[in-house]
Amino acid sequence: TTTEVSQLELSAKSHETLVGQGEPWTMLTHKKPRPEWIAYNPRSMRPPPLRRDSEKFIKLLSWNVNGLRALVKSKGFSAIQLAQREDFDVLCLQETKIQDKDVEELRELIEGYSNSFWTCSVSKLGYSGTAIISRMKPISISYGLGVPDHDSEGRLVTVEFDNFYLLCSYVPNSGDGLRRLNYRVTEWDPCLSSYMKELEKSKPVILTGDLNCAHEEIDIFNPAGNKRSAGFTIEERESFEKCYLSRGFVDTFRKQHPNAVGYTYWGYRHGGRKTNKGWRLDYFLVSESIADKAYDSYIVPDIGGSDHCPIGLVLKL
Amino acid sequence: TTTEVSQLELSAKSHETLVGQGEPWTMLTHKKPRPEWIAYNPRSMRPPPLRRDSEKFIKLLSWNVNGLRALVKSKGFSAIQLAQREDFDVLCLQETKIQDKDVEELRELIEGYSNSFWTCSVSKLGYSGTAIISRMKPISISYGLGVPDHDSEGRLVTVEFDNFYLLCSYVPNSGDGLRRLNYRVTEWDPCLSSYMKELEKSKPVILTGDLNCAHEEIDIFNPAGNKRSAGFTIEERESFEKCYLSRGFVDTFRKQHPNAVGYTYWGYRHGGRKTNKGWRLDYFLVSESIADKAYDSYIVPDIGGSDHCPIGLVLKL
DNA sequence: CATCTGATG
DNA sequence: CATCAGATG
Repeated sequence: TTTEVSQLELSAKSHETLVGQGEPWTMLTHKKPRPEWIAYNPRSMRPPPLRRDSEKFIKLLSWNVNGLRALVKSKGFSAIQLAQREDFDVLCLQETKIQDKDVEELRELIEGYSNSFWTCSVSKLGYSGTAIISRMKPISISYGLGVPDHDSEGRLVTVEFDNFYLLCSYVPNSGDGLRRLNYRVTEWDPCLSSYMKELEKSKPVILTGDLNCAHEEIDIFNPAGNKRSAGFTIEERESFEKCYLSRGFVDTFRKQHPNAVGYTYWGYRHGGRKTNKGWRLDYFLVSESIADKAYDSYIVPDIGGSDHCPIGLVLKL
Repeated sequence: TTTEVSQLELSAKSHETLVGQGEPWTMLTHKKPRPEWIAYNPRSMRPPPLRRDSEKFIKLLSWNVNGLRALVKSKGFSAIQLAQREDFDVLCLQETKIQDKDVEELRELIEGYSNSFWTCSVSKLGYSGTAIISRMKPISISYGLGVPDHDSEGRLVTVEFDNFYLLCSYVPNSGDGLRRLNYRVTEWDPCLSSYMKELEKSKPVILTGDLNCAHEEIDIFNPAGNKRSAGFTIEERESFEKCYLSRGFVDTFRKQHPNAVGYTYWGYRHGGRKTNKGWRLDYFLVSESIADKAYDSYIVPDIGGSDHCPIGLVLKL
């Protein structure tokens, strides 16, 4: 697979700087590290791969692509390469930033994944947008929260599979000046949480995506300096706990790696990827009832082309 | 000078396609060529260079740069290389698209040209904008036409030298749907023309810049197809004649080369530069009284980085 | 320091 | 098919 990795790296122009410069995400750069904290290194910290021919499992991938057009056009992104390398069953995308009119030309993004479900912002064009791209045909699909007030920005797609609901969400960013903090913690988080609890009555739920919150100090490079930054305010962190964790949804990465510093986002602004000054903003949150089926919750930090990297979850069924 | 040409070409990324592919501007691609028309080829159709040590002359250059920031930043434009190659005394720029606040950092664009005069659009930021950059200190400088209605878009700089006034102008484009055609032919052209005639009372006048009009059929690749395109409407062509030519200003390039097809603009939209599907939109118009001093009016088609190329005028004094 | 739109050419 | 701005992250 080394060859495939290289191809993927080379095809993502903005990732060029990483090639041949080591693996910055293995550096523990945290500003106030506790002694037990270690850097998350997917090369050494992932369990052995499962085998399609002998084990029943499902592989989910989630990625905030920060603009799917740019990824495909200028960065020569090949979803086929990503599929070959990661061999996922389902790919969840956030911040596609496409419009409804662009969906058709992107629907067949990856050969072999003929089931794709897209939702775009209609209120602000070229903003937000989520998608689920799947090998398997789902039992049902739904878009948004069912609350018109929260459904004009294309922030949620839900598909129902045999054993669980899968939600792909791009949680509203609180924005510069935290102007949308209130909306996010008083409206979006509670509403999504209720929706999940409602679905959970019939089946386990998996929420994935860019939840736009670094939960704890371990989840952000510079906690002290970001106490009033969107994504690390106390309001967002408490909302994250109250709405999701305390209502029985398990952060699979943190459960598997209680002491691992693993980021999924590095701001473009200060070249944070090279120095591993990042945030963990992307998650898989799963119903307690299937938390023990999470065989491997992982981060794929060596894929460029976005300010976020993909995350994965292998469910052993 | 061959080496310098290559350096310049290589430093302008968008020009890469031309390197090593011959010289498309020497192709006579005109859709309805007359038998006497020939392609303008600066390699064979320019008189021998004058020598600074034995002859008194002045060299003017004019270039619509289509965004000076982009030229300098992304395309690695080096004005020093341009100066070394062309050895001009004065450089006139149009469509700088900079703002007043950016002028200071660009003022010293070229070493040795310490006199620079900039005017920017204040009504629409990042739009239009002209500049004159000079070795010699002018006697006086003025900005605009002196008519507030026409002076908010940074379309004119005038400098006074010993023997002439030099005007650098970016004439308003008539726009899609010709929505600004009326303004351009009933307001701008007559007003600029009157201004020139007024100046001419005291000294000969030279107008250069992007005059946004292909005067005759010879000045555009596809005359038939552009009868209602901004820059080749009959209204603009008649206005060009009436306001400038019939009032005694001489198109120096056309005087020197009555039958040469030489373009100064090739739209990005259909890759017109590679196929020499262009327009002649950039001019030196000079008062009749100094028309015989125009030693060489030329086009510099092998300089990239903009949809226009520079033009030059050597005045033998 | 990126993405996007929309205006402009 | 380019430039730019401004919004957004």
